Amino acid sequence: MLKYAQIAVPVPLKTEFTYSFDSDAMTVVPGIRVMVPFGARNLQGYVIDVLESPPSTEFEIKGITRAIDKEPLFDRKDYDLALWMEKFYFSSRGEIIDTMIPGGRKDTSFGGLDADEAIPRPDVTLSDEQEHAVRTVTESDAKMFYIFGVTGSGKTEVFLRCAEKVIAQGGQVIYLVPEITLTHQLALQVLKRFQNNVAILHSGLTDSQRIAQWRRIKRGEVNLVIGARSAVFAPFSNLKMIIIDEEHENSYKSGNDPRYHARQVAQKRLADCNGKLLMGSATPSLEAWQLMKDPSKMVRINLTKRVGGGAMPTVQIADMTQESGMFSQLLQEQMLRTLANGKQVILFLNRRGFSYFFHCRSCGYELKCPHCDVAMTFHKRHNILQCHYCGHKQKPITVCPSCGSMDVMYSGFGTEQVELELQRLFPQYQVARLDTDTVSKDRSTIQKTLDQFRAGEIQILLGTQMVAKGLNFPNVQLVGIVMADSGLLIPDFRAEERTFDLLVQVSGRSGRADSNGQVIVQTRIKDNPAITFAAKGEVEAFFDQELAIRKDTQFPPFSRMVNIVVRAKKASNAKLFADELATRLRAVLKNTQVYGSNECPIEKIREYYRYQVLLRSNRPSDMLNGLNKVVSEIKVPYNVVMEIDVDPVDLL
DNA sequence: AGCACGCCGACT
DNA sequence: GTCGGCGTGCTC
Repeated sequence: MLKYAQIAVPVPLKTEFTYSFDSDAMTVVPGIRVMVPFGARNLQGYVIDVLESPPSTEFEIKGITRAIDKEPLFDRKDYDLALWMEKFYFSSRGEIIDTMIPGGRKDTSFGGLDADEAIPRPDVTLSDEQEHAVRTVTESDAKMFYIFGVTGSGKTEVFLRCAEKVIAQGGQVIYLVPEITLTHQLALQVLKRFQNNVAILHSGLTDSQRIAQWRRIKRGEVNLVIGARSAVFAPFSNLKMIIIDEEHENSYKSGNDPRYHARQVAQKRLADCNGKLLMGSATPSLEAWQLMKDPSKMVRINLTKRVGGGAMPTVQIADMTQESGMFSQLLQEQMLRTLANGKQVILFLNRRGFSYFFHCRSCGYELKCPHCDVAMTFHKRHNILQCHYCGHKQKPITVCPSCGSMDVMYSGFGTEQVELELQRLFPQYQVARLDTDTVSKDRSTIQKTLDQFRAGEIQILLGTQMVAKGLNFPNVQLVGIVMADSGLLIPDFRAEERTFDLLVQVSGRSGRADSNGQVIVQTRIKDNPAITFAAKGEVEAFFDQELAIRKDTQFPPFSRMVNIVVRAKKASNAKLFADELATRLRAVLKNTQVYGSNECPIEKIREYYRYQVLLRSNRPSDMLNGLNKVVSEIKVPYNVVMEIDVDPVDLL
C-alpha cells in the first residue's frame, strides 16, 4: 500500500518533507533513518511520522529510496527535545537530529591525553569528604549538585559512586567529560568497573561502532554512558542522573550549528524525567558559581584535600616588562635548579608555530591571510606561512610585498620558537613539544612523548592546551607559564575567567607527589586579577570579585546574551542586512539591549565579511521570544548567512 | 547547506 | 566561439 512519511532532513530549514513509500516493499516507522532524494542530491533523513494520506498536494511527492534501520533510533521524547532545541537555539530539527544521532556529523574531536587524574581507584576507601559528598548527592531531594574541589581531590571517585547508587536503584546515568579527557585508560578503568553495563562513546569509534553503542543504550542493555558533549543525547528511557565533569569547559558548548550547550540540554532532559544534575570542577563557571550561592537552586559540596597527599604548589610571578627575551631570569634559574636536581619541568604557551606577525618597518605593511582578517603564522620546520583560521598556506616572504623594502621583521613567538630557545639554553636536557603541529600527524606520538616524559627520557615538556589538563607526573616540580597574558588581550568579557581557569589548571600539574611544587607565571600585566588571584591560589575570592564585576556591568550570569553574526562575500551585503536586522530588533525587543551592527572582531574569515548584532537582557524570555518573532518575519537575502548564537562562550 | 541554472568576462 | 565565475532560487 502507498503510504507517506514526514521526514526531517539535515538542512537549515525548519520544515519536514513528505515522501511516499510502498508499505509492502519496505518497512518505514517513526525513528528510523531513510535515504531520500532531495533536490539534486541524496540525503539521509529521519522519519518523524507515518501517514495514510498526504497532508498536501501542493508539491510533487518523491519516494523514499530505502530504509536504513530496522529498529527506531529515536522516539517521540527525543523528537520533542529536538523541537525544544530548534526554538531555543534557532536551529533546524533536521540538523539537530543529525547531531543527536551518531553517524551524522563528524565529531571533530581527537582524544588522546593520558588523564591519570580521572582514573578511579576502585578499592580505596573514601575520605570523609568524599563519603559525605556521595551521601549528600544520593540522599538529598535537591536536583542540582556541585562538587567544588581542588585538582586531585577525588571528584571522579565521587561521581562513579553516585552513578553506582543511582544504577542500583534502577536508574540510568550519563557521565559527560570534556573531549580530551576521555582516554583509553579511563575507558579501560570504567569498563573494568561497570563491565557490560556501560557504553563508552569514545572519539576513536567509527560511525557504525557508534550506532552499535547507541542501539545498546536504546535497548536498555546498559545503564551508564560515558562520552563528550553529544553523549548528553544518549537515548535512555529511565534517565535519573547526568554528571558533568569539569563543568567550566568550553567544549560543552557546540561551536557549530545547533550551537547547544550540553549543560542546558542536560537540564532540559532532567526536568522532564525528574533526574539529578551533578557537576564538578576546581574552577566552576561563573554561571555555576552564582547558582551555588543559593542552596535551594544548587547544593555545593566542597572537596578541600588532595587524596594522594601533596600540597598545592607555590606560585611566583615574573614581570616581563622588566625582562628581555622569552624567559625571565627567575624562570631560567629555577629551571636550571629543578633540572639539576633531577626533576622535570612543564612549560605552557597557548600559541603554536614559530612567529606570528610579519611587519614592514618601511611602510607599516602587515601580512594577513588573503582569505581572512588574521595574521599568518610562520612555521619554521615546514618553512611555511599558515593561516590558523582557514588553513591557507603560502611561502614565507623576506621582502615587503607592498613597498619592496627588505627592512621587515617577524615577531611574536609560539611554541616552535620556544622549543628552539630551550634547546639552545639547555643543551644537556631533552625537550619535547606537544601541540597540534607535533601531534596531528599520528595520534600515537602523544602517548609516546608522554611515556618518554614519564620514564624521564625527556626532562622538559613544552606544550599548548594539551599539557594543561589531566597530566599527573610525580616528578614534575616546576611549571612555567611562558606568557599568561595571551588570553587576556582578546576583547571578551570572559577573558579573565578563562585565563584564571587555565592558570589554576596548569598550576595543578606541579608537585603532584610532594610538597615542593613550584609555578612561575610570566606576564606583562602582573596586576591583573586573573593573575594575582591565581598566583595566591585564592579561587573563591577570584570568583566572588569577578561575579561582583559581572553584576555591576550586567554581564552574564546577571544577563543573557545572544550573538548574531551576519556574513557575506560582499561586505556591503552583510552590513546592509545586519543594520536592517538591528533596526528591526530595536523596534520589537522589550527589555533588551541591542548593540550594533558592528564589524566582528575578526572582520573576515574564509572570504566572508562578518558583522554582528549583540543582544543582552535580564529578561531572557522577552529577548528570545522577540528574537524568534523577528527571525521568522525577516527575509534573509540569499547572499548572506545569519548565525545565531544563544549564550555564546565567545564573541569573536 | 548544497546544487543547478543562468547570465557575463577572458581564454584554448 | 566556449569554460567558468558567482548571483539567485529551491529543496517534499
